[in-house]
Amino acid sequence: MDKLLLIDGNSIMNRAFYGIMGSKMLTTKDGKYTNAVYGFLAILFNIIEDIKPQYIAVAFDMKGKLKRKEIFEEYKANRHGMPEELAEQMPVIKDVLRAMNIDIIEKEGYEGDDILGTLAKYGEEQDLEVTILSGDRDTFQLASDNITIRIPRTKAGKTETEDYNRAKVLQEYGLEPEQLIEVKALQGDTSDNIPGIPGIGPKTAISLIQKYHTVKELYEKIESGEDDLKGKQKENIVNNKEMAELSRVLGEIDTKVPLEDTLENLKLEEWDKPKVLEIFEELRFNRYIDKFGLREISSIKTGKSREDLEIIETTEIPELNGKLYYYLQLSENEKTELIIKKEITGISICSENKIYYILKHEGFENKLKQIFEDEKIEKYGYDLAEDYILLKQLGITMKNITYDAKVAAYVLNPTSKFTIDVIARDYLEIDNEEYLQKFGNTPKEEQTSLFDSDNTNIEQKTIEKETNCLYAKEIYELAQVTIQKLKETEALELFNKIDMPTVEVLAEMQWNGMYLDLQELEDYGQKLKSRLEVLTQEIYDLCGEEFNINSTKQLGEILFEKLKLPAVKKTKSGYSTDVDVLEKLIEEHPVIEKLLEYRQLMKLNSTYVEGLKPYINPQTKRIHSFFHQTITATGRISSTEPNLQNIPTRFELGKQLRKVFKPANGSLYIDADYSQIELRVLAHISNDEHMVEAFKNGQDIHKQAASKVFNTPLEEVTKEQRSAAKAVNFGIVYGISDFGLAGQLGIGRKKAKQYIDQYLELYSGIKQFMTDVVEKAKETGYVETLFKRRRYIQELKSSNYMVRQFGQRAAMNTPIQGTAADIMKIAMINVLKELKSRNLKTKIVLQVHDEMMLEAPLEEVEEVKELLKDCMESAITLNVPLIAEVGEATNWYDCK
DNA sequence: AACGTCACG
DNA sequence: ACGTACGTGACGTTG
Repeated sequence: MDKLLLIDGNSIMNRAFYGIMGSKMLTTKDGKYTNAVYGFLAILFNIIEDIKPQYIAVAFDMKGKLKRKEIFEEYKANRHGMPEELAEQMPVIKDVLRAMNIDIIEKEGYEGDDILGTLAKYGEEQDLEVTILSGDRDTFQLASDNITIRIPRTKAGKTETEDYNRAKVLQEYGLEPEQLIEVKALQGDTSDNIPGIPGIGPKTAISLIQKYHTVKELYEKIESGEDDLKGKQKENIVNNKEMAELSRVLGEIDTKVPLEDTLENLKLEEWDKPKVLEIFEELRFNRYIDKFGLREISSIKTGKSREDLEIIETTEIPELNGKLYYYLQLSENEKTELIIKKEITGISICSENKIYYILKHEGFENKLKQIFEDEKIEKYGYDLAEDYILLKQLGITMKNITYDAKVAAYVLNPTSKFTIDVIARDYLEIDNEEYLQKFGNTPKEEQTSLFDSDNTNIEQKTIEKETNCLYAKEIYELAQVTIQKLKETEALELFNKIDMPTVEVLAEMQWNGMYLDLQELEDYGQKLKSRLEVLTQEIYDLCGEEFNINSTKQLGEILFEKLKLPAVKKTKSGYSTDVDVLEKLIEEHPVIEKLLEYRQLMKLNSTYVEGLKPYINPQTKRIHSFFHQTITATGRISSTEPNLQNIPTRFELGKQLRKVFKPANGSLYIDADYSQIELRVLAHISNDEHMVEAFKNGQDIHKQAASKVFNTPLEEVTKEQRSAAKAVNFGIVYGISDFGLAGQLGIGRKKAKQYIDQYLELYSGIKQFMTDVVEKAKETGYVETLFKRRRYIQELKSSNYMVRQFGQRAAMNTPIQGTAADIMKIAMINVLKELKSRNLKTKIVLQVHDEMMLEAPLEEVEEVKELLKDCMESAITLNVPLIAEVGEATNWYDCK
């Protein structure tokens, strides 16, 4: 028996769109979303393979007035259009389907369901076995012995499918498929705005139809008095007869849509392969290009496939002509004293269009030293901060760091990803995976030591060689392409003067590390642990049972079910038990304050005592965190393994931890932080007269804001007013919203809005800046810092209100946070430059966004303090003063 | 792997 | 009717 496959285009696109959302937001290179198209095709290929139909069609809803609307104006009135990110993919999937010669069927006035229904019945008449693929359970009414509805079903993250034919519907609902129309007539459908009968939900509707078979019969029985209904329910049913009848019409799928299509049209045909390929390439669906062997056409047509590299295996460094384009070959090494647990096992060098591959050999390190320490040779590579450390571990100090492909790609678009494969795809339009497939097909997961024969070993080595050489070649190519792009976006100076010099600063910081007194850390941890034991017992006693206090689920059950405390806030998966909630409950039960203390101590012990210990290098007794330069959307630095940028300071107990961070013997910490840098930046870029004036006069900026917002003379501003105004200032920097401010201050939303309006009224320059920046961002798609660092904000185009709002706040915040970050980078670069040129021994050890810490030998302290303050304050000249406050101490805690 | 929570600027 | 302040990273629990 031949088979007909019918697909509900809109419903499957919708599913695909939300299905592949968070995990990987696929986009083309100009930022268009492709996730729904990708997912739709995955589902399509799957079901074709499974069912092997001879005939196929995809139905779509069509814009324009629906027939159902003529009957009932309110039909689907509650639907808002699909999100823009999905809507823009609809024409794309249709193009793909056309190229595959799959029939697309749309009919004005009808919905996809009606088309599916009509074709399904038609197919059944033609003796076909029909499968309908839809995400919508409403289509179950179409099921019969020959018509099966297949719906996707997400189960534990995996998508499975379920088939509903007549038997299955009967089993599940105890009703014939057609009777589901009757059920819907009674129950209605909120998502389509079908009214139904008030007070009747799915359960009642099904049991009524099981008893009375149809709506018509139900009312006949009521009229003839043969029903056994009573009370409010009967009243509702009797009073809403018209509604039920209307709903029945609305809910029934029309199986008599006038369609011209014949079976012949629906026949599964050959694809227009070049066309499909063209679209897949545009969408970067390499997986599918591979899967259907479109590759050959691909290479011939586009010429984008890479020629085989000509690799020269040697032990000699080639002629470099002042520029080293290189990629290091690395292997894991678990030696505990290493700061990065890898070693260099070779190097690939691209020079004059040839690739040289040099494996480690006698005298290798000396050769590395010669080229990397040579000031006259410009270094071009990928992730030079890592290379810097790896070379340091061999006693080599890299000089003349000129170009880092990772950093270049970050400057071009900070919200992208920066593996070398992704960068090559984005800027060279080359698929590395495809190229490397030629040299062997052993994806890493499939390798097992059992099969580690000589053959696979040779293959492994070939792949390693080809990969490393490919990367060296691509670094050369990327340098040309990305530098050109940087010029085009006016960001080359930012790259050359700020971000590239920062590479060395951050690598130095990682190399230098922060010393910790392990004994003091242990003592501190011991105090926490013994107090935690007491608290744990007290909490068990107060709750009357033992449970896992760290489990929000268990804690929520104890607090809000067992102890019946009022639940103020919910999360996706249950009760919220965060600090805000607990603080509101503090009067309600004595266990709450114990919990708050427990939480605090638990955090300190697990993250900061136990968490830090493993990172202390046994050789240096220091922590050598990574400082990443290509993570944040705004240009800030981030720190990991461990994060040294979030060591406690707000509460005294946590702050004590800072005492264990100490400079080496005979040194002091010199620590400086910018005062109000973000507000100063805001004053500068908005050029608001009042704020500029306040900073110029050295006024207390929050106090001034309070005086304005509360219309109070400066001298009479109270502490409370000042702190409220401070929150408003913060809000301004974050991209103000009344809701957010209200939440922060614990006041009403109207009040918050009043504060904001008053503030923006008086600081009119800031108001102007906020509107301008958002407007310009909407127009151009990006915002930029004073130094032309760009962030693209796609969210502004979203059809989702919340997403759009977020985009606006990000547009307001990024120039402020980002400019401050740029300034800090400049300051750090200048500090390092000064330290070097004056031959000082002082080391830079930490940066925390607006704070910088140096470790200075006693004899250099005075000079370094001045140097640091100068470098920070003169990093750039704004139209307000830039102030850095400097402190010194024998541990981090005392640097206040 | 995702979520809730909490540490920082 | 909806439901959030901006930018990060780490830990413990749970599915």
